[in-house]
Amino acid sequence: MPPRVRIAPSPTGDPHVGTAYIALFNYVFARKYGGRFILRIEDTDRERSTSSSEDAIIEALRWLGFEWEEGPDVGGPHGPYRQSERLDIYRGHIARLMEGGHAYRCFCTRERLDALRKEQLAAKADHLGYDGHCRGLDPAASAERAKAGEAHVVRLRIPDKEEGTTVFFDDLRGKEVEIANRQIDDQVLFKSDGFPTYHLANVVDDHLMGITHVIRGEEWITSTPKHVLLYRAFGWEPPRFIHLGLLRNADRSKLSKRKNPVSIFHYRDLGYLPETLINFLGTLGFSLGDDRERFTVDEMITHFDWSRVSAGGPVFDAAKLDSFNAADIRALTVDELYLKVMDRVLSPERLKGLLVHAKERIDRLDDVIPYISFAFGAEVDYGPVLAKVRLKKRTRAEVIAILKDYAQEIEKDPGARTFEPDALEAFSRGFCESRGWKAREVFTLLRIGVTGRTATPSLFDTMALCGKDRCRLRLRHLISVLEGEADW
RNA sequence: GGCCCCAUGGUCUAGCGGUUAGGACGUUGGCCUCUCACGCCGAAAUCCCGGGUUCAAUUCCCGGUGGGGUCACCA
Repeated sequence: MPPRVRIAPSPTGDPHVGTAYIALFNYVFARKYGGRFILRIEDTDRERSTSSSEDAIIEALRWLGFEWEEGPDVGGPHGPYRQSERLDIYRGHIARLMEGGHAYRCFCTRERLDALRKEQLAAKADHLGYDGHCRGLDPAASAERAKAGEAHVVRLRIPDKEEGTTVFFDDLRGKEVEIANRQIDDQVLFKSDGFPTYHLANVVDDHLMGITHVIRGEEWITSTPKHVLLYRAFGWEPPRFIHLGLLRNADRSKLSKRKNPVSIFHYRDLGYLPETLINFLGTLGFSLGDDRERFTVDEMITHFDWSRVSAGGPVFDAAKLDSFNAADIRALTVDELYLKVMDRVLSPERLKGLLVHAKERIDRLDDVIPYISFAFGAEVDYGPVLAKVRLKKRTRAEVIAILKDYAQEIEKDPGARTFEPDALEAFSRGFCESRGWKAREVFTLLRIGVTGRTATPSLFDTMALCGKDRCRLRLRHLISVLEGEADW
């Protein structure tokens, strides 16, 4: 039976390189054995999921060259492929679980849960988790309360808590992973907002979509027993499980936005070649078995085997990616390079967007290039303008703090996230006000940080022109430069 | 902290009982050269520790240590 695998990203932000990494191994595995590669959008978090993020994921994955046989955009026989459109399915399944006694309603309030957690923390409890308060509720009575409109969630009833143990086989590690049932929480399967949690939706969908191999990040390994128990409760055969090592920061923690550019768009917009990025990702954890490390996806497919994949989490070494990319650019003919540059860097849309601002400020046509140059390239040189960030009434520490604060907040504000000039301005003015800084002060810092210049088009046009990822990169660079400076 | 996973130079990896432990990035010395880059030649740097098993362990087993993940009405 040919495998069916899926990549199931959550549309809650910029498309992540970790998603690309997991997608790559799923994709290669599917192709190797003539299987199907499926895209499923896991948008059960109503708070954070956005359709723009879903669009971005699809755009990013396509840019990298992935093609899926089934997905929200291409359809397929097991749709819908967007979990928010499968609510009825989950409702039916949760009812089935409750009927079988495998799940129960829980009416505990947030307050009680918070208090419980605090208590467990204070008592230095070995295992934090739900205490089973509602476990013994009479099903009929609980149904009544639910009917009366009382807020509740539905939890999985982990069987045999005292003695039981749940085991699954991990194909990458080539061994069984065993976890005591007492370590497993009575997970919430259905939230009080009427949406399923990951655990329920994921298991139900994987089964209904005929997924044969679940290839995902290692962060899921400890919750796999929950999933196994769910399959069992439904009377289903679980798929095979493969947990890939997590991509790491240089300090070996899980790859994070704070410490690394993680958006796929960052790599696209700064001009990494998609096949190069893929090749680089492929070398993290996989090898052809010889000295070659420059290979295509097709070569990866022909040599692929789980025994060729390592289970440790690799550090994402941007310097090595750079060397790969530089070598691949060198290998291009001038004509090929020209086409890529015109397509990506100097596309008519992008160029015109810049010319709108340049035309008011240049004396000669030839000046256009130096004028718009702020919108290109990675980091900028702050040498000539560094003195300008020495704000009269602020210490260096304050300047660093406000820049970090801004860089962080821009990720959270729904308006700012879009990186549209108007939304950015609204956000930025609000930011200044709430922090008690003059807009003038902050805007100066941002202008310098983003462009290395003191004179640019309107700050928010400038930022939009540079793009979110470039702004983020340069702001972070400025911060690190300042951190290395003496105080003023 | 409990549980789980992982462990070859700084980083990514090859190795699958006997090798001068191979390659790549990075670092570094030199050559090439008007500069830089490329290219070429060279160097430093690794089997986490301790027990076993074995004639022989980087390799197999156990323990320790270290790193990571996870303990949400987020995925």
